[in-house]
Amino acid sequence: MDLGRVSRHGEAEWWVEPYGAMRVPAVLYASEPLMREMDEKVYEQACNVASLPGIVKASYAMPDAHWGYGFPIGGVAAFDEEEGVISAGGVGFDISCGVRLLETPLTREQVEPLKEALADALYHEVPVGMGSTGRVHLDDAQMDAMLAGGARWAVEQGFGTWGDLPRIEEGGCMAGARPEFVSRRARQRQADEMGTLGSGNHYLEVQHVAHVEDARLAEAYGLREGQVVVSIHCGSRGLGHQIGTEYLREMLLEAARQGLKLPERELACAPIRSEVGREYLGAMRAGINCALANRQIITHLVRQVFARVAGVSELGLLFDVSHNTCKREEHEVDGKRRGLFVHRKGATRAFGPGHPELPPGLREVGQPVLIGGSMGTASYVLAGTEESETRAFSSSAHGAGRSHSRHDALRHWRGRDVVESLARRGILIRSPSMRGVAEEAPGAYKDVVEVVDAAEVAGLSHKVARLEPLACIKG
DNA sequence: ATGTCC
Repeated sequence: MDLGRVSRHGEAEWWVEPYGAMRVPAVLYASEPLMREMDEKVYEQACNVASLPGIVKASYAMPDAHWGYGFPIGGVAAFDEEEGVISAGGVGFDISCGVRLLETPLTREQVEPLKEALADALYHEVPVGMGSTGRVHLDDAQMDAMLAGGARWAVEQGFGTWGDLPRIEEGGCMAGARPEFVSRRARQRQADEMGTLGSGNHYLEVQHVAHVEDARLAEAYGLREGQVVVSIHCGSRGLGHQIGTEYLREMLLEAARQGLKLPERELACAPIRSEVGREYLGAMRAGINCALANRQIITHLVRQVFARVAGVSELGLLFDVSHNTCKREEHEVDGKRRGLFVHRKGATRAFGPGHPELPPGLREVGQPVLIGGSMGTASYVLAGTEESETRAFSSSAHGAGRSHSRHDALRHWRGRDVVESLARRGILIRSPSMRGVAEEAPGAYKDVVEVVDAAEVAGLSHKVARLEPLACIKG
């Protein structure tokens, strides 16, 4: 990106003052090297978002931002609940794609001899890859219950424990879901896909805590150096995608009816108070519950594998964050509390200490912010801080962020080579798709350390621990 | 992200 187009407002904060149709500034959080590398498309898309009706304060991009559909991935935008809009492209197609972190009582030394067996068993038990189906099959009534209940429904069905629920955003159940606005086709696509990982950047990874960055917070989170943890990254599979596709079309029609001027059709949106807006909100919330239930079922499968292979089943849930959402939240804007609909697309909510929505045990210290690295590289646990509330409506980065397109990655890397080079470093990869592995080559992503450092310097969240991979099940 | 174009 040409830094001549932005003005610097801090070590890791860059502004585009409103011009043309922009109603508010665009604010990009990144270090100077990340800014130089960042796609010009992020600049354009963040500015486009800034022109949408009812946007409040600014259109934001996180340090891992890259080119997305309409909104950048790594984009945050909040809209006034009376005059604002909601956008399917602003949430993303994989509704509530997210990450959860499970903590085992095992050390790296204990797991090393079991690594192959764990990788094989996880790969066998957790369905992965495009179009994969699982052992859970839902009829229409069960689908309604799942879409309304989320992870709470999954626990009722015997997946995981009641103690998991407070460690999930929304207590594991997104309120206001309206299953009746989820189409027959979306339901059909999901009927056999519960408890499956999917493909693309989704993964299930066995990791160890390589370094504690903040001893007090690590202790509060139950993390210690050498400990083995498990990360689960997946979303709402076919259902979320179908909801996104259908409502995008509806929003194009609605925007035309309302006479909204869109910078491009990918920014299709509808007034939050319109019928289409309310229906999407209900369907999207049902999509959130689908993703929460999905991660809850996979958690159960992971615990079963660990019980069988390693003799331990007490894998506590640190936290579950969603990356692709639009949520009604109250934030202070110019000294006033306002109800806002906050779109986070490839961005993590990062509530600081004292936030009433955090459960006991986390409320005192701030919310865990889980940042998944690329395959074979580090992941990070960070924490929301008091400062986070003053940055992008309490948001942070969500991952390393792509630096090369999938197409580009296929020309640069071969899946088999990637698997072999990681194996030489002791990192096991299990995947049905060598093409997928090539697309996900570590080199196709930004350096997660740079992203996390930028998040810290920008005041988005605070580093707690670095995780390094041992084995990765890749979709 | 996605039954990788109903």
